[in-house]
Amino acid sequence: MLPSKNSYTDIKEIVLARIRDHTWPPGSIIPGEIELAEEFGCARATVNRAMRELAEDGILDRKRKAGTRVNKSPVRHAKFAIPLVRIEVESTGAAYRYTLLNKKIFIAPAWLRARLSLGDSAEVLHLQCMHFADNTPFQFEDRWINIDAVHNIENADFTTIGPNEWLVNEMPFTDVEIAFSARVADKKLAEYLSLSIGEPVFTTERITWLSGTPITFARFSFGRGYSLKTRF
Amino acid sequence: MLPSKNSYTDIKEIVLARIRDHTWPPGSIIPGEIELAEEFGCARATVNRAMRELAEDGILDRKRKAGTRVNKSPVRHAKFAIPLVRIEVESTGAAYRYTLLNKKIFIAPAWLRARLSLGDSAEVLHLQCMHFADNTPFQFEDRWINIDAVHNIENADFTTIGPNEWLVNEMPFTDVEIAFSARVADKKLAEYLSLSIGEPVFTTERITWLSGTPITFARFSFGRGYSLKTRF
DNA sequence: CAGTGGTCTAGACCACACA
DNA sequence: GTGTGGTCTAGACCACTGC
Repeated sequence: MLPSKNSYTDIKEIVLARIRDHTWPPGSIIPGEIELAEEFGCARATVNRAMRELAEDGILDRKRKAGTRVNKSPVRHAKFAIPLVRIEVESTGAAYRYTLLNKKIFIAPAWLRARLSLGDSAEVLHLQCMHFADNTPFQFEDRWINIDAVHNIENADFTTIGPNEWLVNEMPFTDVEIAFSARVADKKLAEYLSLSIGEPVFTTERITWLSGTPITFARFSFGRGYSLKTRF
Repeated sequence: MLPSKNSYTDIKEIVLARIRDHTWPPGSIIPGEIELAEEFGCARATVNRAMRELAEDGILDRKRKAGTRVNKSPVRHAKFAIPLVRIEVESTGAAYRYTLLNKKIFIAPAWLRARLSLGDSAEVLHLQCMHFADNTPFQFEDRWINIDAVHNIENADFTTIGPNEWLVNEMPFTDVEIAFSARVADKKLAEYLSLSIGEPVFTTERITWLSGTPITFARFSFGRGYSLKTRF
């Protein structure tokens, strides 16, 4: 039994070290919680927390009855903070400014109905707006909101507060899908973001649901040179 | 005391509901763990786990002595899986193929020294390689490895196994910085990825350290139409 | 069915940060 | 100092799942 290695962080370190030095090679099964608790001289709950967190990080794969294995494909998980645009801009020290460009109710186009699994006659509120940092274009927001799912939407005017910020405060959600990609600036986008046509644009798309009901689809196009960073 | 709401997931749901209906508005302090444990009729450890996970998700902000507050800026954290390219390609059902294009040792150029905090005469191994999915270009990898930090690097030949995969298996690391952006395809990149010059390219850059020592800088440029997705 | 991880409890001590 | 969250323990029961 190892002495005085009883914190869950210590156990994580030991386990990681054993994986790195191939004591427990990728794909291999590692001892059960009771056995490890005895070896480390701690309670099973402590081992459990260490192993659970390593599993969350994608290092281990745990299954009841089958035991705990070292993950073969070392999938790392990167965590990105997705803040409000306003917060993001203000955190750089720049002044934030918001402008509503368009606001209109439509019957959802086919591509959107497909994306959100909407019915044929579903109505959506389409919004386009700009977010500026010190008066330089920071982000263009293209948003569709499923009107049936957000019933007091008619009372929101979106002239002073962006749809993202409004929705975050008014509308709960349970599921989010995010996609990152690189797209080309078309004529409109180039105009809005002060780019040349054909320039690359970092784009994120987001769909949110409330327990199965689609709420909104949004595409965010960022100005020149934007990059999304994280560290862990 | 609420009856039969004693699992940590139940508690998370209740807390989220109270935040959504503004029982506990953003920025407000919420009751301590002992009080909540009494209210929910469960142990403090159970409340603790619920609150800890909500704090990890960025919903709550916890401080010893100061208590637990509802986070003002609703920063959501998106978790992205960063798998090996090979796994990523194979998971789509395509056949994976790898090619080494260049391999040469240099004195680190100034921009790289700045990025990795290297000394003036630091040597780096520069590698360029391609990853294919069913013989269509999937990813171009441009990598610099700090030779001093990876001492058995001379024995690796990288003709059959990519540097990413080799490093993951041989070299532990403690810190990673990842950045996503959209870049323009220059002549070489267009050639490698079968693109036109000027096309947008989804790019990720990664720097890894082992307890303060820089290991490697890598830039990954993805083929047309690639997008990184996550759901939570 | 049986073994493994998943969770909960009641109690305890500790560490940090605010007064 | 003192109150809050952070962690650990010893024990218990449950739930999933592979055999």
